[in-house]
Amino acid sequence: MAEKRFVEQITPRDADFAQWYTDVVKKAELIDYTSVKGCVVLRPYAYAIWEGIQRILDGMFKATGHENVYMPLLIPESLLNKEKEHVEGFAPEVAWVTHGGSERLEERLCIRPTSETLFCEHYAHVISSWRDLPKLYNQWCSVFRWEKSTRPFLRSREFLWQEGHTAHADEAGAREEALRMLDAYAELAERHLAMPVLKGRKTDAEKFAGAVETYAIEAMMHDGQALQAGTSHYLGDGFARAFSIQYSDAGNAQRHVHQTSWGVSTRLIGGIIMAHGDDSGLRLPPAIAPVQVAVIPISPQKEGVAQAARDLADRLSRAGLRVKVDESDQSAGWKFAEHEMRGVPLRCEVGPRDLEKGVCLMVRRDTGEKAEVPLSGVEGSAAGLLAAVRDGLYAEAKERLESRIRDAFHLDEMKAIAAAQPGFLRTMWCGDASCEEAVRAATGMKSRCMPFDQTPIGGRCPVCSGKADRLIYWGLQY
RNA sequence: CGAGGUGUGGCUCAGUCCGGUAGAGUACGUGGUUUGGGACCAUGUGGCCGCAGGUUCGAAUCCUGUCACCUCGACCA
Repeated sequence: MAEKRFVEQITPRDADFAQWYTDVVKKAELIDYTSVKGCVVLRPYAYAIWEGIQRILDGMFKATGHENVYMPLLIPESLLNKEKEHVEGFAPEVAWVTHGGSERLEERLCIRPTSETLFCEHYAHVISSWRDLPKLYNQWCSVFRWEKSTRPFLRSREFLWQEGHTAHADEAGAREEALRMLDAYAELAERHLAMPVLKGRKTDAEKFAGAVETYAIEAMMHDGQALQAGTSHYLGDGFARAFSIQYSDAGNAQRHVHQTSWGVSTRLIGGIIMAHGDDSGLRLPPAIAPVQVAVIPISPQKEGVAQAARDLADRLSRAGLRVKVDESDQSAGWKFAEHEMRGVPLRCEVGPRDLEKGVCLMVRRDTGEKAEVPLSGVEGSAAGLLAAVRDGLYAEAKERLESRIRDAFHLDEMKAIAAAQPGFLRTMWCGDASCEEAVRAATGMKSRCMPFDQTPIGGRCPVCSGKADRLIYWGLQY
């Protein structure tokens, strides 16, 4: 394995994780701050990563029969107020439009914090028969929440996301949909983003405002803190009753629909940074890397080198890879560091020595491993190495996730472990909200999820010592 | 939102205590030599000192407010 170097402008990750994160976000040219708190510029490189995520997810949505739509930005207060739990959950963080020009509005309008109410109003208009169901809609948009403390990608006031909203004839159909989309998110995270996740159900305290069930995927960052990377909700028929979304079934009886909603946001980019990044900067999973292979001509002024690099890049492009030839007049070493900082998964060096031998030098971003590969089969070699980078990133993250899951049986033990090294704590739980709150008060950890794999570890509730029939994960969260 | 810290060319910072011509490194432009892990020589450009008020003959420096970022808490995707 090659010697690891770190970029001096980046704070070492283990010295100060928060500062390291900020350094990477800025040096890799992902964002720029603006004069409005919590509103950042997504620069071309960050937006390209988001486009990569969109491309994958949108394909999954279309493959499962979903259609894209667009809802308005503004929601009248009366509409937001229709579902009681929902409005109570979001009211503290909505921004209001109160004036049109200089005139005060009769009714103030909120900037969408999420669009359940808009979808519901529309569904009430367009659903009348069982033949209209299911309705499987998604929208790509931004939403706005007046957050108090903000961090790029992890918690901003305005952020980009997708929100799926579906209406089904019955509970079974809706519940199945909520779990199907959770699985889609898990596949995105694990396979494409190389980010292993825990899948499970949220407690009542952590549920989405207005949901019957909230499911989530939870990822583990490099500092041991948890990141909720995606959520999917079974909404029951509560919204349908509040908004009168009814249809006639095959026997001509009036029924309310059952609904779901689900979303992932640009927070995923924060997750990618914190799950995979190292002291040299980003390490991007190949599936969403804007540039998968950086081709670097060595001694480009020497006969044939520059042209060979261009030809090589052409061949890789034609093979379907995203390739960039760096023909800038920087030194080779500078280019190496630059592309490492930006997380390019594979570097391809082409110099006079290589050309004599009919090879090029491939260097993996995840391990730094170098391999000479023959130019004749370079397309296959590059594709294979990219797959290896994805697998390498995944294995590393998986190992960390698993090593950071610890079992505990008493509150004191939870406190001690949480203070020593953050991670996921796995315990049994009686199901009582007061015990959940006691854990938070004592350790700072919130419940993350009750995993679908409920193989019990035994014991009683770590707080009240009562009978505990379920397994639950706890963790510090972003 | 509470406590603490930091804002000075694009970036990292010195100068602030004790008011008196805005500095360094790096980056950037130009010419040249270089290029297998952040090259070198020469010569240039670039600063409303975060922003807004105030004190003063005079403010980067003192006072007030405000905004942004960092840390620790409280609240949340």
